[in-house]
Amino acid sequence: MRPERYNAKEAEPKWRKVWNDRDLFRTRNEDPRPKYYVLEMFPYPSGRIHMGHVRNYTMGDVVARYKRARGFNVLHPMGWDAFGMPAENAAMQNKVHPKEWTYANIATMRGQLQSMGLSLDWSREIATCDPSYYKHQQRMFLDFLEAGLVDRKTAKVNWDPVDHTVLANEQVIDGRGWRSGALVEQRELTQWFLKITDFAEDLNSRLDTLDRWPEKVRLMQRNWIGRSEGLLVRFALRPETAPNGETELEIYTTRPDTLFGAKFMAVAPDHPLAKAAADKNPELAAFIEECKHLGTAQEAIDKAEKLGFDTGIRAEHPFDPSWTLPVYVANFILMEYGTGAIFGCPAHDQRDLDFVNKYGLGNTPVVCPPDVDPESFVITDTAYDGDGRLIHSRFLDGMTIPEAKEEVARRLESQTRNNRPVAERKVNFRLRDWGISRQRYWGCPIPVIHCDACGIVPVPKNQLPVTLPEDVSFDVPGNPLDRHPTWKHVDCPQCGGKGRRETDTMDTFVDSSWYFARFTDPTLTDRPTDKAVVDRWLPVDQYIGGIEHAILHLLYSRFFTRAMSRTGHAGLDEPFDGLFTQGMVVHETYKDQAGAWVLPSDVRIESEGGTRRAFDVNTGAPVEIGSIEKMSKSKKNTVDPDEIIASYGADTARWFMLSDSPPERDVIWTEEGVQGAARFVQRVWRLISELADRAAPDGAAAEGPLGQAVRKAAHKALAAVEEDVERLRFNRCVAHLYEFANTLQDMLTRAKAAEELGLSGAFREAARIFVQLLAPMMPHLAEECWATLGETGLVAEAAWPDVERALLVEETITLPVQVNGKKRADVTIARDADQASIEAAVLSLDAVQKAMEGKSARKIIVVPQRIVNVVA
RNA sequence: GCGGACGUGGCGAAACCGGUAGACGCAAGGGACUUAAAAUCCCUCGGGCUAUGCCCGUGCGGGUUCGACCCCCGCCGUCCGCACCA
Repeated sequence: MRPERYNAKEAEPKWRKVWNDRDLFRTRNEDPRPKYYVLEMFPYPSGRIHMGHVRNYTMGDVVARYKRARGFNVLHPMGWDAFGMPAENAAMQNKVHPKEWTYANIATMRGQLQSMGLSLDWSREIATCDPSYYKHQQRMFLDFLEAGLVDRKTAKVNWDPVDHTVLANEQVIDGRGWRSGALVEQRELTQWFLKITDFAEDLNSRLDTLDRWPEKVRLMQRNWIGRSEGLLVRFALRPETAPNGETELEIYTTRPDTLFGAKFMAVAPDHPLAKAAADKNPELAAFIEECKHLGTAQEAIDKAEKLGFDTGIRAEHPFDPSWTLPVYVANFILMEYGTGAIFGCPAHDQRDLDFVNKYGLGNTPVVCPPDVDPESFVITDTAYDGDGRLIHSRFLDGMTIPEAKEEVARRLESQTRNNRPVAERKVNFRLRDWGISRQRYWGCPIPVIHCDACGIVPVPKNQLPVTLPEDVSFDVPGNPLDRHPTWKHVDCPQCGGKGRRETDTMDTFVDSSWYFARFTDPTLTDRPTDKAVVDRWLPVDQYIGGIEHAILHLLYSRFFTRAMSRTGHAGLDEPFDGLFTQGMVVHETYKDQAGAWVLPSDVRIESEGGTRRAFDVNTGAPVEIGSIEKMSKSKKNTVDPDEIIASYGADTARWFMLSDSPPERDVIWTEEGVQGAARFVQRVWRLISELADRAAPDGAAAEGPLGQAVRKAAHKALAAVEEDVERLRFNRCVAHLYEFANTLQDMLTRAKAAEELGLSGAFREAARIFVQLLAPMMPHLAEECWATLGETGLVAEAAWPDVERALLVEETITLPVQVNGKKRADVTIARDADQASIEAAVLSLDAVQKAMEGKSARKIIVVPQRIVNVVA
């Protein structure tokens, strides 16, 4: 006997076991069908999954199941981004080893993901903290080192003087360490870098080819890379003003055309020239010290204020040695960008203008906007950075900006000083090399050894992996690897003398920069990847994840793929063909009378006549309903996926995550919404049960107008869902299925009323299509329905139905009729009616005649299959 | 400051390439069934009016067009990203 209600609690585990027993989602590399690689960003094993995961992984699963039904060999793997600071924090707080903590979390979260019914190939599961994974990462690091893609140089880090540890940017709050509260210092440390800047040009230009990426993400990457074309210019210094006999100052400019508007030079506080001048000038030294201070602690206050200090050094204008420019140290010049030095043209750069107005250096406009009189054009407090022609610029006068840039470059390139050209053209990037050194335990060890005699020696590849020691403690601050009694002491592989292991570990972004490649053949033991296999599976056809990874993760992965290709581990540049960034899951917030946040599960909502009031379920006290915000533990506006799945089932959770909002936008989690989804589950069950009871066996004729209508509805829904899944518009898929269910129900009612049982063949076909459309979104329910309909096999294995296009074409169509642009009537007419017969039909309508008020039609516009507009 | 996105009923939204604005869901109201409730089913649901019809309505003000949520110009507001990038 079939139960009245669908019981998700029983059905869901049952079907998961069937899928599992049949090994349905295991992907074989040798499968000859066309490949489709769908990947969701793998999670950090923080402890439990959250609703954001549910949304992300549901979307990916819909695509995976759909593509599988369409005959693709689908790769849909899952793994764990398992290294990182939270494990060390947990170790400090709870005295639990990071490894133990991480693997326990993985076990919990794997179980949670499995309860969602995701069609994942779990045989390919990887965890980045496993030596079987990071071994290969170390190997690639060494390959990159050999290929010249690794650099070692100094970089500034945030140093916590109390905890004796390096802090990540997010651990610095208002200039203080998040744990110790101590004022953070800037320290220079020698660090490992991956030379991403070697690929800057390519990473930038190839963005244009990523046409299945959101424009927004491409723009963010373009801004991050920050390509600019400019000129390096060496300014001669007046010998009598140079502190240590320096002869020139090299600057970078993108506006060489404004050279005749120059009023000053400026260098960064940490520029060598600034340091040299400061040695002889205590006041300047104090100013530089102040700048460093301002940079961190008081940034908010002094953000806008441009400060400078005249070094007394004088530079000569490259086109006029008698024209000297004062050299300032300025707080808004960055040593990291360009050469750390500029010439200031205040009339055409707002920062420079603010600066000269403060120090009384004046300005001369050299670019005059079109339609403005050059004689009367003056700049006071708004710089002009628009188009125009050159003025007050000697031989440049009258030129356009590009012409002037070219002229200046041409002249200075051919001018020489000390046998070197005074200027050279330079493409500059904001992008800097990727510093991967982290002074932490829970990360991938950098496989090098420091030897006093030999310097830096790579660990021989046959000795990999360099594994993390397990006997470490976190009761004192600092890096446990550094203070481990034995781990770091090794013999130098080269000379056999005493050596020390590198105690820095890699940035966890390295781990996630190639996991998508490892998934293609994760059991390989002797090398990271099989190039042929990687090249067959990559690029990922559809990558889905959060917008928060728009820049770093995606850019690093694009770089890493190039580096892997250069070292023979892959043969392509772009790892992700299609990218989709999904929105967040947000929820109302609740506060009790004392102002403390209250969990949604502790809140009962009562609504009466449109007003909603909230109460604490335990105390009955009123609770204030606050704004809708991103789910976060701190605001307690979270909903636990486990609880939702336990009370409603995974399908309901999945369905709700797909409905309502477009996937790229935020979705509001509401109790009412989930209940709506749960109601639909039961409605589907009743509808399919009834259809199963009444539908004739397969192949029965679909006769009569109602039967035809049922078939049309089914194929219309099929075509619509197909189109929208392809474009990841899941909310519309949901709407189509609701609509289809409504139509089927309505037609069933009509069939029952007319006792038209002869059309049951059409209903059977429609029911089957309905279940297949449902299957990617609510896979368990669909399986149960499939079995109920008496279908053999699993819907998860069934081939996607073909749309019968002929059914989508109506013989007659109803067109809206407008008179002077306002809708006045409808006309039903043969689909292929010609212009003349449409016009005649339209003009014969009473409503049209009335609206025309006795005037004659001047023009009748017929948009085929769309609309008719009569212009009277 | 720079760059970008968005603005449609009580709410989430839909509307194809410029062609019937509000599909679908939620909430709400009314009714049926029930001793009652839940569940289910049926109806209403942008606003207004002199209601079988007409007028207004997609943030605001203009424009182009036979026709504008959609294109153009100018505002207002919200959100996001980057932030002294020479």
